[in-house]
Parts: sequence; structure tokens; C-alpha cells
Amino acid sequence: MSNLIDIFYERGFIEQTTHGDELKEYLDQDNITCYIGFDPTASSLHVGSLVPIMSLAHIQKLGHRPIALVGGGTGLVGDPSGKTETRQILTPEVVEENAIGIKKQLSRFIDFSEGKALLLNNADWLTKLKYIPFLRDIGRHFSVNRMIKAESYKMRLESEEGLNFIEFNYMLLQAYDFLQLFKNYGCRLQMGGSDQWGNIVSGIELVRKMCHETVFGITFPLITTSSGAKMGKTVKGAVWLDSERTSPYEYYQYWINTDDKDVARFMALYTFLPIDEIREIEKLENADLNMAKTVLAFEATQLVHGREEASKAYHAAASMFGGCAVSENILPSSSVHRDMLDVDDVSVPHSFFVIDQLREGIPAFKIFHTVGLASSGGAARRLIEQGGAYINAKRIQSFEQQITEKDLDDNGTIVLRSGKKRFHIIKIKK
RNA sequence: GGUGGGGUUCCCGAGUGGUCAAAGGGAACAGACUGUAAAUCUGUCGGCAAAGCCUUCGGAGGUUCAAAUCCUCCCCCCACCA
Repeated sequence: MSNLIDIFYERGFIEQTTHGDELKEYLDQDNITCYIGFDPTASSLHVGSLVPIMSLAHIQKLGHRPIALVGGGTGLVGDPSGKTETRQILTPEVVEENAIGIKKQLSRFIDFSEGKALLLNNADWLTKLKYIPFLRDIGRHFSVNRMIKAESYKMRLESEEGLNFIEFNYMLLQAYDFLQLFKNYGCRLQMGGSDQWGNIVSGIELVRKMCHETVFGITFPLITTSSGAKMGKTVKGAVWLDSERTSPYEYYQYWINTDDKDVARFMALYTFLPIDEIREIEKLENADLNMAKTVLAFEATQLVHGREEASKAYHAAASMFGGCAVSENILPSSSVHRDMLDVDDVSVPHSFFVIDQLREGIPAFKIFHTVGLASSGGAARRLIEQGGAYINAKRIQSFEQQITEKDLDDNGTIVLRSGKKRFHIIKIKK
């Protein structure tokens, strides 16, 4: 069995580690405990958090114990690391609510039953701290001279906005978390994004100073697309793991639209497919890569939303864009559908109209705005003028063209399309 | 607290009385080429059933035929000094 660290390296999870060989030796042991902190800034995680989540899942697969630490306490302070602006400070109620949402999503990836993994909240210990004892016991181990040199504070110290005192304390709190988890759960490894390096190292040092023990740290690279954008950021905002915020269809589409150059890299990071099979798809060229993208989208959607939703999104995509079955010899371990089944378009964005509305007729530009394919009537007019609006696959010629019941197709629906990719189906309310 | 510099449309940023729905860049959207990819070229990019009208330049008032631009008060940010 490969060492955890080997798996991480070959799948692209490692930016930096502490201790080199010593860490590798530690990871050869059974039943290690490892933690990652998650910010409770929203009630849902998004694609940007997938790397940490996947890393914990890998760890659990090897029989170790992951701890997901919800930052209920640190969320009250706000991590300035790598941030250009002061974080909005959350109320305890909001943090609590968000923590619940986050656990639900983590449970898709990590088995929390029977203590196989733990979900902890640092509010449990941080909010009980007393200022003077904390300063005397913990604060004394931190050198301000060193802290202000930390990369994580640098950006803010040099910025116009500056760094305020509450944020300056953040590093101590995260270091204290590691100390607590080490003492109470025997946790010797903390992982996190590359912006967490300073916080992780300060925890390692705190444990060494107070307990004279060695603990370890690993950071993940900041994953960007080949065009340089952060993962999971789109115009409409983040790509969320919560189906209420980002539908499985949209989620699937996000992955389908992966840049050619990113397919293999993302597959290694965001699916559990064997690395050997992923290396094979690097050889694919041109349109064949689209099959690999289908697998990536399907697997990624399945992990977050389950097989049923992934299948729906798959079939919806096939019905709208025209499908192309994934060949048997591409990524054989994937459970993606290998043949085209009956088309099922339920997950394509849709809305219901009353038949009377269509009897009267609705001008084309109006309907595009109403269903959300255009942000305003003016935008819809422009869209139509530029030839980017389609009804049942036919280009709309005039923005005043009336959409009526005559436009209903054999299935009793109207398919609207904006540009090449954005679909909306109109159905009749019975 | 003092002095100085600022707040412009999604973001950056020009504009210092009419020619301003506001330069330029980025992002985004559409078209062409394609493979639901990238790159490139072209066009669009406040709202409105629209050759017109309406609302925007931190906020509230005022001057003027006319204000993003001038005046008054207020709010916020930054730098230096204390």
C-alpha cells in the first residue's frame, strides 16, 4: 500500500510539508489523526473547499481518523491570512447554523459514524478562554517580531487597510486549536490551504514549546484553472456544494466546462479514480477529451449529490447538447453511464407557464427576461439582435416575435436557449 | 484631535459647468471559427413594450437655463502629524 504522502504527491495535493522524512515515517503508522479547519462563513461549502475535503476522505480510506474542525470560535475573529480586506465578523448564531450545513455536506465524503471521523467546533474551547491566563500561558510563546514577518500578515501590513488587533490574534487561536487537538485527541497532523502555512507552523511550534512533542503540517496548493481563475468562482458567484444554491445540473456543467489542460489534474484531485487510469487520459486529444470531461463531471457530481442526481444531470446534458457515449476503455473504473439511455430533462432549468399566458402570446424579449436567460429586457433585446437567442433550436429573428402555444413542441414544452450553453425549458402548468 | 488626499456605472480608473448614460482597461455576454475546450477576430455592455422617456457619479440640501463637475452641511476611507 502506498504511503499517504505518496498518494498526495501523485494526485497533486501537496504544496509544502514540514519535517520531510520524519513526516513520511509518521504517516506510515496506523491510525493517525489529522485535522483540517473549515470556516463557517457560509452555510455551504463550495468547490474551493473540495481539496481539503478530498484529502480527509483519502486519509479515512487508508484507515486513519480525520477531524473536521469547524471554526465556530475562530469565525468570531476572522482569519486575515492572504485576505486583502477585513473579514466580516459573524455572530455566534450564524456560525452555529453554518456549522450544521457544513457537517451535512462533509458527511457525503467522510464517514462520521462510530468515531471513524470527528467533527469538532473550536468554539467549544475558544469561547471559554480567559484573557489574562491565555496571554500568560499561550501569548508568551509568540514573538511579535516574528509574527509581523509572517507571509500571511504581510499583505495586510503593507495594504492601505492595515491589520487590526483582533485579526492579529487569529494566529494564536489557530495555534491553540492544534494544541488542544494534540492534547485531547492525539492529533499530530494539520493540513490546510497554502495560505494557512503560517498558522499551521505556529501551532507546531506551540506544541513543541509547551509539550516538547513533534507535530506536522501539510499545505495544499491553491488550485486555479489554467486561465488563472480560482476554482469554483463564476460570474454568478461561487459554485456551491449545496443543491439549493447550485443545482446538480449547474454543478455538472461547471465540471463539463473544464479547460482541456485541467482535465487530468482535476480528475486526480476531485475524484477517486485510479491514478494510472487518469494518466492514460492525458494522452487523449481533441474531441476525445470531452469523454473524459463527461467522466469528470459525472464523478464529481456523484460525490457531492449522489448517483441519482448525477445521472439526471448527465442525461439532461445529453438531451440538450447531444450526447456522446463514453467509450469503455476510458477510465474503466468510473461508474459513468456508458450508453445513452432515455432522455430525461428534469434537471435542466425550467419554469411553468399557464396555457392562457401563451394563448395571448408573449414577446420573445419579454420571455427571455422572465425566465432569467437575460438580466433585463434590454439585455434580452440585445441578445436577440445579436442572434444569440433561440427557440426550439431556431434563431429568433425579432425581439417582438410572439411566443405562443403554437411553439410548444411534441412534448408540450418550449426550449429556450441563450448563446450556446444556457438552456431554459418552459412547461405548461396543468 | 490637526493637516492633506480621496469616495465615479460589476471591478480598476479618466472626467473639474453644457458636446456625459460618462474615456480607457479588465470581467462578462453574443456572433464567427470549434469539441459545451483554449486562442483569435467582430459586436454589445444603466432601466423601460424603447428613434423617445426615466434613473445613476458617497448622502442631504443649494446656485444655475444647465451639475459627476460650483457652494453648504453630513457620512465613510487613506496618508502624515499628535
